[in-house]
Amino acid sequence: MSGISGMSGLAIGEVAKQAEVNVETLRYYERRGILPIPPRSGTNYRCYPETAVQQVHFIKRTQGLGFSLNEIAPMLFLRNKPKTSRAAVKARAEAKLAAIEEKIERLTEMRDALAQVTALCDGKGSIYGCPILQALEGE
Amino acid sequence: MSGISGMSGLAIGEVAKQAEVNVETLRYYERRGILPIPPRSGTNYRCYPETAVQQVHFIKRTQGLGFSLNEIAPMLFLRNKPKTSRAAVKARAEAKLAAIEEKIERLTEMRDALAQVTALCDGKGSIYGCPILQALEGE
DNA sequence: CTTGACTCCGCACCTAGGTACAGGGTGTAT
DNA sequence: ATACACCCTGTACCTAGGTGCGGAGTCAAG
Repeated sequence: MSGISGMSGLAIGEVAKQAEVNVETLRYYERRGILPIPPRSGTNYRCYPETAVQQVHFIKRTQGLGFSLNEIAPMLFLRNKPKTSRAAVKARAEAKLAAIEEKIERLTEMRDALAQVTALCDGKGSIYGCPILQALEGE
Repeated sequence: MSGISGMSGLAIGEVAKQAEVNVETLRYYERRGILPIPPRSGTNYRCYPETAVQQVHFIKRTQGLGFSLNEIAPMLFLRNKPKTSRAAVKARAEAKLAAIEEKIERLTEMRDALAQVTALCDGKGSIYGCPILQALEGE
């Protein structure tokens, strides 16, 4: 059985399996306040509602879009506050989008600088006078 | 005075100031094997050669190109091995270049996915039925 | 009734790159 | 001679996102 004796709901292992995460990860999310605290059985087992699996999927997918757990926590919280507007959600998404674009830009700069340095060297000869190392050493 | 009593060379604070890093960072680099171990004065003070400042600059600049300290250590080591070829240096730089490009690509994918999700929402109305959240919840 | 799988809690550990003390010794200027 | 800045060591702490372990309790099947 996947349930918990004398109680409806999913055991932590079951949630972990369905959501494809480690059991420890679920407990970690709970500590971090990312997952709502589930009720407990008479023997103190966590008793998750079916929706928990969806929530973990939400977290993982949102993480996959570059959000940190600290950013995800308030988004989950938002979901349960009926007064929240869609504009608030959209604003967060757009802010993150901008952050990702900035990250891309910084990496692109890095790439260009590194490509420039790499192009200096024909790959022949000893390390003395290697133009790559000289470029890294110089001002 | 910036020197160390009765000995030539720079004190750690002087190196830190010139290289614009924290004193602790220099000791940390030493522990990590990133900086060569400097000789000590009679009173056990580290006595850096002038080149130390250049080396820290090298580290910082290389870090700025996306290399981790673990990647930088062997590059510094390489510099002192005359038999090393420029090809070896160039190969490392090119491998890193490829890694950076892959990172950019992954971020670009993330950006596109997030942009797509964000575009679903006109930012009007309550959070119920918010298309962004739905997209994150759904399969 | 025992065995094996599952759960609980708390704490330690991991990578990466440092930062911050505490408690001592040293160097120099006044 | 005394104050103040600097140096030493060792250890703990920080962010981020977890993983792993030990000892104890629980559950279901045989």
